Amino acid sequence: MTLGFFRILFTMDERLNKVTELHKMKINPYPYKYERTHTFAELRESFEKISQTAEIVASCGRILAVRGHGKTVFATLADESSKMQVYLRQDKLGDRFKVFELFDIGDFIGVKGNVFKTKTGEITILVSDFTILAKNLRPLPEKWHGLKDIEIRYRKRYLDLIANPEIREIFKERTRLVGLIRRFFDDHGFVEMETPILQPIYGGGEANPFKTYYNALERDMYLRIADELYLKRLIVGGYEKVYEICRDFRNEGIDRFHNPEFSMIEVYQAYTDYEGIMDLVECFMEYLLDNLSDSRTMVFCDREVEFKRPFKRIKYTEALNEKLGFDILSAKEGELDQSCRTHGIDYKVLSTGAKIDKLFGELIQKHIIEPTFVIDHPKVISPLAKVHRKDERLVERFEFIVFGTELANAFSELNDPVEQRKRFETQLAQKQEGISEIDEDFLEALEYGMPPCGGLGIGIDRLAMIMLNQPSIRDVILFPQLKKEK
RNA sequence: GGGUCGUUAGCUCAGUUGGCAGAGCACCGGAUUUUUAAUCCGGUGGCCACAGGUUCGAAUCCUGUACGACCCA
Repeated sequence: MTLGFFRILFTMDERLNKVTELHKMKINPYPYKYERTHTFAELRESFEKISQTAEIVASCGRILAVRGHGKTVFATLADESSKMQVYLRQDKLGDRFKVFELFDIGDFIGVKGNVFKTKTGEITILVSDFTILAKNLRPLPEKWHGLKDIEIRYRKRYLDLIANPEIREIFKERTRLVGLIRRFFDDHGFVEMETPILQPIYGGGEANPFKTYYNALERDMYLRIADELYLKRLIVGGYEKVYEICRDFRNEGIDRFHNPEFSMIEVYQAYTDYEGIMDLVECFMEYLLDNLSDSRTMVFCDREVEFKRPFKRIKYTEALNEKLGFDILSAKEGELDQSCRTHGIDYKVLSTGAKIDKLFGELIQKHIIEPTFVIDHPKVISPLAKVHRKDERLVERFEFIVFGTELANAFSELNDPVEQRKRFETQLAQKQEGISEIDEDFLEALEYGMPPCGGLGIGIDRLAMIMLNQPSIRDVILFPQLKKEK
């Protein structure tokens, strides 16, 4: 980092000198606003009309390239919408022409002039007036190869966005996706709610929390790992269809599929069960594909799948039993340990449930490519789900899996407060992740009565990864967490 | 946590068997009135990620550390 320091200082020195020159000429290098008549995209769209009426346009953007020819200059500008060539002539601008020498690649400028086509056919602004809008002091990444260093791209995302405009599109697509998600649930009669991010007791998932301290209340607080327990309180309160698009925080490792802060949508609907939620997820996926894609197929990491209702359903325990050759529900601890050993899973620190889920991930989930509902999980790994109506060792739960990745998780929600207390106690006794103390207020809410309810959680970052065909979660999160530099 | 790979100029990258540190773009100076990766002439810029070691001599070989990527856990 210190290597190029003096080089940068030299460039900055040159440019700071230009700032001084501008000040001497009574030109503010950082003025307050610019009245734009057209974006560059608008100029392209309405070129015929504008060039016929000889209208003077005012546009602005960042200088990306400068091609000087003595008494003329061509420059390429970029705004958010597009690029545009501008053409400056000394015979048109007179003394002001030399002011452009104080401008550099990376500066924001405003230009006024007529729009015309050069002899090579490029739409160009013939500049009659120009002004600095913000002076750049540091050299931009290289114009042709862009910025490739993935570490700089993540650490200094603004440079990535400047140098690689296609990256800007990915994040706009992500925003469009989130908008569609919101619209889908709004259109289906759900109400968007906001529940606490800072929680005195965390819960609703299996994860370690980030802990903080609230001075005024003199107590520890946690950043939420899920908002399940709060949205269920709203169902108790009488809402029947609610959702929240939420940022959750899990104090765990970072990899291709995990960022410690991530986005979820959680959805709760009264008077339905997990079958009803499966229907909802099928509709939801079709809606997204119909609005984001040309077909109901999806390509991710060179594999293509088709989304066709009804999605495939496989039973969690049946699939796992078949692979393992024994019944996990009646298996002895030793059998599970042996299987973990066989498949390279470090089982020593894991609870029974965690062992089962690791085995499932390794033997089943990662091989599921087609859109699939894995249903009816063991009770031991699902403390918030209702017991299966036909088998008390199971719960009514599904995970929606595509390309080996869990996109959604849903239950017939447990609403029996006595049963829920037992599950929490078991969870605590087994020292499972996701609970440090029993949330008495939540249990009290259930004691007032929560109607039958289906609940759903969808990982928005992973959904974005898959829908936008990006190989890493960092490619759909603007500022992913990285270790400290140095 | 383990394994593999990477880190050389602001950016993108070369660097042969261990023998003076290179190119393109950017930057600086000059020329240039339709260029568009403009062109032409000249120039500045590097503690080769960091710390040790081997060697007459290390960007290059060895060990460790940091950061990153991928794979595994």
